[in-house]
Amino acid sequence: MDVTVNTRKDAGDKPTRIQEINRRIILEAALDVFSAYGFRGSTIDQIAEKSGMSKPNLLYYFKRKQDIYVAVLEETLEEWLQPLHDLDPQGDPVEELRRYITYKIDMSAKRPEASRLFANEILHGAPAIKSFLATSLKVLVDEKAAVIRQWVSEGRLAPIDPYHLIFMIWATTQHYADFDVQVRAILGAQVDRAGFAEQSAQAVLSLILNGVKVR
Amino acid sequence: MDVTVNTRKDAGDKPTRIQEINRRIILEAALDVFSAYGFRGSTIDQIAEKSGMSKPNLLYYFKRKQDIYVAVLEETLEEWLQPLHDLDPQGDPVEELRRYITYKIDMSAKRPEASRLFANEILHGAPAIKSFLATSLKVLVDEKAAVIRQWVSEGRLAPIDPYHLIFMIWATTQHYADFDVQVRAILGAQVDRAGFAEQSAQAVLSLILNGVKVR
DNA sequence: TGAAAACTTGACCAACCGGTCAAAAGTCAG
DNA sequence: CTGACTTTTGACCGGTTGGTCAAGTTTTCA
Repeated sequence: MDVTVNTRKDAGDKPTRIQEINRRIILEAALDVFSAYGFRGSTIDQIAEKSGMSKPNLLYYFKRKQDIYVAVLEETLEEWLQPLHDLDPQGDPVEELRRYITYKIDMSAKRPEASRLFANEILHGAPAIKSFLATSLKVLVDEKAAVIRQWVSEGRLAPIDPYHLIFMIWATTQHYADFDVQVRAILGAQVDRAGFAEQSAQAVLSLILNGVKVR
Repeated sequence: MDVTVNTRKDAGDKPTRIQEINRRIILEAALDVFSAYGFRGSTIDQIAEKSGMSKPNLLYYFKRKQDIYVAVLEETLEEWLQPLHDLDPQGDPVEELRRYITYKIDMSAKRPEASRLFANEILHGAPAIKSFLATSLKVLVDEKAAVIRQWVSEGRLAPIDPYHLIFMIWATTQHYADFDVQVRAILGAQVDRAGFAEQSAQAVLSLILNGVKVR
């Protein structure tokens, strides 16, 4: 009748040094794999191989495939929403939006896997983060929508529905990460030329900001 | 030594009446299933059940899962690109763009499965339609980009890179189909209220058209 | 009407994949 | 050094799934 021999795969005690290292390795590999193939399309073996780790060993750190997936999502979500958090009600409206859009495009260029991971999750009905979307995300967006609405009512932005504006910013900024192959198919090698990201950013910025400035 | 007993699962002869009917049934079911779960996430059984057909029978019409998938993609692609085809160099620039955007939003609202099917395919590297993207799609987009560039050079549109403009239109119009759950999580029940599609269309239209008008 | 061709299906198979297990190897505190 | 605890792994298992097959049923058309 073993009393406290349960291995620590769950919360509670603080992780050992090895646990910390290996969890990090696994989550990084998992982000690559899940973002490329989706949840169903990815196998534990793929993640294990990319981690340089045997499958049973990987399952020693995360009991189930689902657990790895959720952990990666949670890890990345906070980072992903940071720029919206930073939208400052006290700042100049157009300048704040410029900063937000620039930041988002930057992230899409630097971490396209993160963008694709979410895109895939949401595309398939967000089974793992639906509740998060309806609570934390909604609260954050409501808050920032109120800020934008305030700006509009003060006449500092052209009259536009704040929610649709946010959706449009998300759509346009993430497009270059999520639909990368399509962009490449059409634009070819120039996508890899230095300055392409800046050029895209400029196009998105000028169009949205022009559409949003009072005239 | 049977000489010509090969069953017609491939091209060549014209399909029988039953073949025509059943292929259609299968492709419709397959669009629903593939768009909801992706290629890897969908099973032949699911498609068979939705078709009201046994699995071996379904495989009598399409030898392999891949074949169904490719057939659905090809079927839907043409329809999906029609509105861009219709962009008329002779028309009024702003009016043409308005028509194009409206048409795209309409399609996204009426056939979100088609939008999601493509989104998923491209998100995962477009393994089945990469060559199409690099040939037919590129030709079409190049052609329409030239039209837009012409409009810009004539001073009838604000100076904007035509490719990025097209990408932005795609991104914004398809966002409401592809990320439906996210939009719902944030906006709640109002998504189902009559007139929501029109409201979204209005927001997208006003922002893009404002950003594109000469001032 | 009859038989060839087209269509349909239950039973089956092999590969794949998520997950288990027991035992070996490594780590670390006292 | 040693023994308890943590980490690692090869072998294995059962369920799922893409796809086959041979035999039966229906349709077509001369």
